[in-house]
Amino acid sequence: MSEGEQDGRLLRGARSRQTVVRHAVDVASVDGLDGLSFGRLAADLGISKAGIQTLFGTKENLQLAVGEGARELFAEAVLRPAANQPPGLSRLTALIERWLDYAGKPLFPGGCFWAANLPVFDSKPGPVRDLLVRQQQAWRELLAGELRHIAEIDAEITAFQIDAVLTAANIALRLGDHAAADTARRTVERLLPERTAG
Amino acid sequence: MSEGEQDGRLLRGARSRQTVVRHAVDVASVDGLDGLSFGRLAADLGISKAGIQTLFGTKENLQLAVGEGARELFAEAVLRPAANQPPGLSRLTALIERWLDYAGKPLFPGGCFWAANLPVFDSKPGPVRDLLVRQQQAWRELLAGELRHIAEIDAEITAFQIDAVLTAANIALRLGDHAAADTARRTVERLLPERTAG
DNA sequence: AAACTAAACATACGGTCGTACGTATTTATT
DNA sequence: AATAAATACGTACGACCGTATGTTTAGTTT
Repeated sequence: MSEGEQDGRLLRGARSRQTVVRHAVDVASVDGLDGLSFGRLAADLGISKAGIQTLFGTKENLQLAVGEGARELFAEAVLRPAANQPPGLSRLTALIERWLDYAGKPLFPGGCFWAANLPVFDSKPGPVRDLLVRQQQAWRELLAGELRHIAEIDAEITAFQIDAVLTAANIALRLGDHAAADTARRTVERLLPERTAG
Repeated sequence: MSEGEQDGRLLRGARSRQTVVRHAVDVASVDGLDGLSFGRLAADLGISKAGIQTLFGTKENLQLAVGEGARELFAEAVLRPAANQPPGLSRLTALIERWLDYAGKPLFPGGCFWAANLPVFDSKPGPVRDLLVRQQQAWRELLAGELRHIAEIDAEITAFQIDAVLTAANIALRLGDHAAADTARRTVERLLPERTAG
């Protein structure tokens, strides 16, 4: 096989895996990574249960692949658009706005993927929990990194607080509180220094 | 039957129900209300699966009884001790301290019962979700009620913020961040007016 | 052309689940 | 003493679960 080409069998498998993962992320955002099952996914997608098992092997591997898929979708929807902004307050504001969009509009029908699954796995040691924790820490560290560009602020504590407010807003949105996004915005504004012109 | 007496059959059932619920609350704080099952509880307690089914009927009824049991334990551990304090900042501080104790020490081995279950049921309409939502709203309204005794504060927004921080601290504690309680305390202090003497 | 690999499927196994039904057993009512 | 009610248990049923095994098909390598 020459350098730039691909193995068609692996390509086919990767495509199938992606199809399954994309749907499984939606399922897991509502029913949790626990609620996933080979049979359910197979029925939803009209393929065989054994075929899905071939692609992922074990349920834990499926959960890990779904977590990874959610990570990529999250990065695409929240991180990448904000990366255009200059570091500091601008990028931070963009991250928060994109995050509220992400939680509100049903990119995932069950709301924030991490908020739905971390509380379930925080007491269950294993690679799935590790993946969720890594994602959570990376997100908070990203917030803290932007906050360090802003003077007069304790970056770690403020990052903790912003993350807490966003997570609470996600649940409030799930419960039908349409004003939750605005409440979160006003709450976050109080945590940051007065908005400077420009 | 005279007035003050009880039906011994109902008494016996109530005792059995309480035994099952007390253990089921622990299970549900770790594995969620979804993770409950008649068989699992029966094996844990050394009684028959059918006996538990007799006491609760359906799984949903079991979940509702467990939610109600958790509500009582929560009230006993957090609300009642704080009720001794005078309304306002004192009682609010007491509530927060008791809550942090409640989340840290394993009253429930899985941490805060509501934080573990609300994110799972927020997308599943039904009486279980309704119970969890009612508890959540009552807790936030309780915080807001105390905050209204404090001048210069938007009670609703601050209650939202305090609840958000406590919930985030609960998860951080579950993930091994032993400093989370202190972080939460410092965060909450910044939300309140300067501490006055006495 | 032959050997090999990955994907997809059909089938089967033991296990747990929620629920239903029949039957003692204990307690209360009549 | 006879009837009724609530608890407790044993058993059974269909459904789904995760996993294992063997087979067929598509694509690659030698």
